[in-house]
Amino acid sequence: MPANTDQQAALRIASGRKPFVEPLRLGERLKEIRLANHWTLEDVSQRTGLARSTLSKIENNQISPTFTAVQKLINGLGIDLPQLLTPPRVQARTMGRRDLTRQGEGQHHPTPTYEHELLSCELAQKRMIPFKTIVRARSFDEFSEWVRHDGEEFLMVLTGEIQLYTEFYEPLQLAQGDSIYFDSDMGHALVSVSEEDAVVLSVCTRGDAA
Amino acid sequence: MPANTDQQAALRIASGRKPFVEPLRLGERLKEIRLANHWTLEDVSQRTGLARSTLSKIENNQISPTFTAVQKLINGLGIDLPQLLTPPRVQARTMGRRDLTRQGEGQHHPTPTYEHELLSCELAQKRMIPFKTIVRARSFDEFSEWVRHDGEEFLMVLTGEIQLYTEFYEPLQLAQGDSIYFDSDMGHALVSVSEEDAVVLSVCTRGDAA
DNA sequence: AAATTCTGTTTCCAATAGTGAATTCATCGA
DNA sequence: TCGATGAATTCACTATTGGAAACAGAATTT
Repeated sequence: MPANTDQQAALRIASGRKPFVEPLRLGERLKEIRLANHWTLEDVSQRTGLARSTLSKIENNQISPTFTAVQKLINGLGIDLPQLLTPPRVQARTMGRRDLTRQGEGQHHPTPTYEHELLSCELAQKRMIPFKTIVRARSFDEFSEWVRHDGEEFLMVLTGEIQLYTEFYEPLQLAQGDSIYFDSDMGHALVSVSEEDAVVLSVCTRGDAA
Repeated sequence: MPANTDQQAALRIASGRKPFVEPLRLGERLKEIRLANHWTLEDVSQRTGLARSTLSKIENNQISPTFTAVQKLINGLGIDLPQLLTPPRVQARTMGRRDLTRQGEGQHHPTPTYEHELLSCELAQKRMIPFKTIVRARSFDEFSEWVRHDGEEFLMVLTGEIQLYTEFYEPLQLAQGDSIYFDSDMGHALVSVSEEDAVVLSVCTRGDAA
């Protein structure tokens, strides 16, 4: 057995991949998706720009679509490629977890500048971290350094008005209902500028392995 | 058009996907991988069973490989498809991006049951998709099927009161300020139960390559 | 029931992907 | 400078895909 075959096998095993070419279930999968959405071949044709006939042939594994065709498919149907390759059903990630947090019932973490209330903290393995924050700080000086953490953050002002200081931009005034999305490894800090303490809702991405 | 198709479309738009077929950077990517492993076209040919000439043309974007060809490729090279599609390593971290959305200034996507307002849609590559939704539906019957999409979702009621139907649980009543986190591939649907249409803020994880 | 419409399949042909051989390109070494 | 040698590209040809139109079956309408 040639050396590179060994390596090939090693790589395959390492990547947890099946040793031979799959029978290309792509057709079945496409049909499944199509039917699940109550689409006709004509509908899909409209969306993707591929001819009805072509789609029929793909579904019946009579042709192997060109990669551009596959692209049109995933674009037009608004699905992701992994989704298209996912073995028909069965995959069943669907654990159907959920975690309810009633108003004010989160986990409170007071600090001099902020008062955080962690939401949905029953759930351990989640990809986002939502929390409500009462912004106590009234001046940027109250922060000894930038707040900074890996990932991205989304934030909406629920009540009051705040000033958002960021490392690379001019301060930004945000009123109730305004929202912002930013890379949270860029230094940032919030300050209330309204009469009362402002309240904001934040959601951070979890700093998992990229 | 079924309700869940709308949301699917909304998510597609939100995820910053370009509306047309990309110029297929697959060639560059393949070459990159090949060179990184010090493989010659002949080597890759051995491993994949594709002709040298074919590989050359793929690398130079002169042809769009058949899907079977792509399969041979990922099998022979022991790589994953997402890996092959990943844009050639550009995403340097800490870019300090940000995207402000003023109250009501998001991208509106009305549907019979929901009226979505996509927030922060200037930013293309982000890991979360935030949007505000006015819940029009008054009865569960208005949904032709479950709304369902990969990933996880966090949701907080901003105004009004809603009932959250989920595939595996009893319906749940959520008042202003209440929030919930759940696996969004579990079927779900929202219904207003207050006088006015309820408004909720949602954040979905991006269904990226698993 | 006949006609019409809608959906999926099949047929045929033009366009294009895949292949082996020939050609060009690049790097050595004498 | 001039072959060698190995690698990538191009060429000529075959096989396959993709699309328009014809076809067949089912569902609706008249």
